[in-house]
Amino acid sequence: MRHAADTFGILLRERGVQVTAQRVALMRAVAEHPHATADILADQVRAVIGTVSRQAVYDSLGVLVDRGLLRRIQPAGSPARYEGRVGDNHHHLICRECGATVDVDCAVGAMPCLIANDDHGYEIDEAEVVYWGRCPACRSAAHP
Amino acid sequence: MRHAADTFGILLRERGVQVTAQRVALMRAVAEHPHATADILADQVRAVIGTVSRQAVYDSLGVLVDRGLLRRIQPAGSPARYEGRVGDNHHHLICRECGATVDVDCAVGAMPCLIANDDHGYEIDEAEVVYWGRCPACRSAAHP
DNA sequence: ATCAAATACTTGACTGAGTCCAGAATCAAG
DNA sequence: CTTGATTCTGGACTCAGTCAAGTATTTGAT
Repeated sequence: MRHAADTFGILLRERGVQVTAQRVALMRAVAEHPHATADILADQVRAVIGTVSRQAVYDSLGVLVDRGLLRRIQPAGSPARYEGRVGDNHHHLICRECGATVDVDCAVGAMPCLIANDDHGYEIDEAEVVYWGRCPACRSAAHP
Repeated sequence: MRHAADTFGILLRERGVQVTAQRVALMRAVAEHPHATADILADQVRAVIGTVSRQAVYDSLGVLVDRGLLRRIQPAGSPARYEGRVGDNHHHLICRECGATVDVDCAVGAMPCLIANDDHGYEIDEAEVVYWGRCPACRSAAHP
């Protein structure tokens, strides 16, 4: 997967983010494990480049999110999760039991995809939608 | 406010929740401070009945949420907040800068008020919507 | 009204997720 | 290859919340 690694390097440079082994490995880890937590990603990165501090992982995730290369989602009752699919304002469908998360396309796509019927004077820039339910696995496990 | 206190007692009993001074005080605190955090509520309760352990606050909030007397909301980057308005699946509008939270009526009203266009086999029971933006105060503070 | 059983509360230690800090290492331009 | 900026490391720390064991309160049956 040499090619993919290069691609990430270019992506980073484009956004003015310094290119380091950790960051490239992180980008790759996110691409391979969408909706993973910082811990899981740290493990993935360690599997590839040996050792990374937790701090470096948080720092890099922070930078990458800031520069719009990653998106952070923070569902209730779960640590933050990260995904590489940015810029299309899609939503998420999360299993109440096991936390399994899948993407759901937004019919609108553009950034506040829903209009509040009373904005209370706020300047709204995003409508975040989370669908809660039970995934197929948990449903069948529930009534055997 | 003797009357309100009685009302809360009756409410609790109706839902099969044991009536204690702490719980009544908690219900009242939530009614008076919608969208408050557990800490703020604990302080409110202490101001009324002297002393409460943090644990009691968390326990009671948990029970009250379970029995449908309160609703817990967990916005990204903030501790959990509680409100007494339950059963109508309204949404929230939160200030990115100061966290100020206001209720927004759900345009549709019914419980999963938005239908995902692909449910991935999930059994969806709720569509949670959070509008993110800047409140009037933070807007005017930003460009003086 | 009383008493036992069920339920709730207190205290204090503990966990998980994330942040802060200061010094060491690494990077990208000149 | 040097330099100044950026990033990484390790360790201490914070914040929000949970666990566990013992004590107190509420409740429902007498």
